[in-house]
Amino acid sequence: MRVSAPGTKKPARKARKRTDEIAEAIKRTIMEHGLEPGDRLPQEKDLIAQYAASKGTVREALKSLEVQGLVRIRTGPGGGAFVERMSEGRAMSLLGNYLFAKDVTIADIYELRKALEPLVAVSAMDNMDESGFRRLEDIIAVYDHEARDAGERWQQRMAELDFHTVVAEYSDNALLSFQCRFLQRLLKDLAVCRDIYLQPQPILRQRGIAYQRELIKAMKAGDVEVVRSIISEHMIHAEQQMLTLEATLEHRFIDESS
Amino acid sequence: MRVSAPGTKKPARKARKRTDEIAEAIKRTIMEHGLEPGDRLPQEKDLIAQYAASKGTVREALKSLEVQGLVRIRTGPGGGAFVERMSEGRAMSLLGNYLFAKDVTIADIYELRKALEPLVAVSAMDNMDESGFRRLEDIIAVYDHEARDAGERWQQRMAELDFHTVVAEYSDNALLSFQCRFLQRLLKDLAVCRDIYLQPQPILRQRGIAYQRELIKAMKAGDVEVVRSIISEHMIHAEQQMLTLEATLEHRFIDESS
DNA sequence: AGATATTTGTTCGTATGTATT
DNA sequence: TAATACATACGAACAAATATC
Repeated sequence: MRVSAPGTKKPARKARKRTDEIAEAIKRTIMEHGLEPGDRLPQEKDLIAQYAASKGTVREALKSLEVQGLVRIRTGPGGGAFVERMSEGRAMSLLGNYLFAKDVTIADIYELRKALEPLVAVSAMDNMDESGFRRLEDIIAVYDHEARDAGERWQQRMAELDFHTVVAEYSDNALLSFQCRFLQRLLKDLAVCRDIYLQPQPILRQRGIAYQRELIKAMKAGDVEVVRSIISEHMIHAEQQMLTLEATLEHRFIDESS
Repeated sequence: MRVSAPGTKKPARKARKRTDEIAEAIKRTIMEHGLEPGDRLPQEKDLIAQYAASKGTVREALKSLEVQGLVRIRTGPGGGAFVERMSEGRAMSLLGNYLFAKDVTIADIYELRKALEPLVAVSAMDNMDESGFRRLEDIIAVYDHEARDAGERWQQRMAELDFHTVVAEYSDNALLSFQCRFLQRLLKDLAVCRDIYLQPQPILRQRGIAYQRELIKAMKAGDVEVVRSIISEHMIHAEQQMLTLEATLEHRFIDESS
């Protein structure tokens, strides 16, 4: 089952600019011919001939498709435009652009995480294998001990998020998995979170590690309900921590500025 | 609180192509100067001078930013590149491009909807006003009666999704609201869903309408738990319907082809 | 490894289209 | 309506990258 071709709107809206017309046209041919990643598009000079446009115009059209993650352009003999799948990184980056101005709060993110992380963990359970569990253990090892400096402390916070990223990777619900990993990335990128993570305050690592070890055990045992409840509790706990530290930060800021 | 500037990666990665360098540079100036939508960027000729690049190169850079939803370009006197916020439509379209090849199933979508729609309804409750409720009633009116033909049946299915879109609009959790509306859009765009919606089979409208009227009543009463449980049940019911009809479709397909 | 051919990437000059006044 | 200021489009020449021999 596939999402409908993004260019398949019924009333083919007027793209007054030649560049956009050509970009749409190329996109349509990709969709209609069901071209797969790696498949080759006509070369620049052929597109110029085909659409009776100038080099610059065609290049702008290709640039548009490139940014949309639909094609990739290579130089050299045998080069040209090739159909490409948008990378997850680009998808998250573009979505980040959209959310940039939207004032997303920590509470907003955790409202979603509390709902979704239990789901993704459960859906990942069935697909977890030995190497998956090993990856999780390796990540736990990063924050298995007290951090010596701010740099290591930050690394540990990142690793704690990576733990959940790995779990999400094993879900076969692409939508759910993407969403969870995006939320994790948001936590890494949010300016306020950075400040929180850098605070010297100990974040009760032990408790987090305990949750995660229990989680691994429950996943291995295939105990759905336990997995769900562990993650739920873990998320509630993590949110409280973040919000508390955030409040502390604001307090300090007020104290200092007064 | 803001999502970190998307271009704020620490190791400013090498953008070997001049076009990409310039696009990154412009993006950085937008972010660093905290430019707001409507603010003006240097004109083409100034950018050409500033980056010592040709017209074509600068234009490709601007095209890239335009596709990313960061700028908008206007011709004519006083024209040029202006800072812009990515529209929700573009964000969804780009995300759709990413998901295009990912084999998203109806079950995947409803796994998320079952978790998120109750949340978004509850978070929308506080912000609902008279005009909001009126919008909901107007939508219900669209499928208040038996459809006369396939076209109207289709309109009704779309309106049923619109109902939830309006609810989501009233949530102040931008992340949650966007996610719910995206899932609704996905249901509108999925090829399989289109087939399902077009089936002459009655979809038990009455039951759906009953849910939604109860929901409005509960929202007006401010009864969080009731709102939550109504939506939960409604989602479970809707999913079952969709999956049943999907199975029916596949069955018919098998019958016909045998 | 180096030379070469192929294809994209960049530049410049010019002409056309479009919105403002 | 006309003049102006800007983006949009064209075409030819040259530079850079890269696969092939």
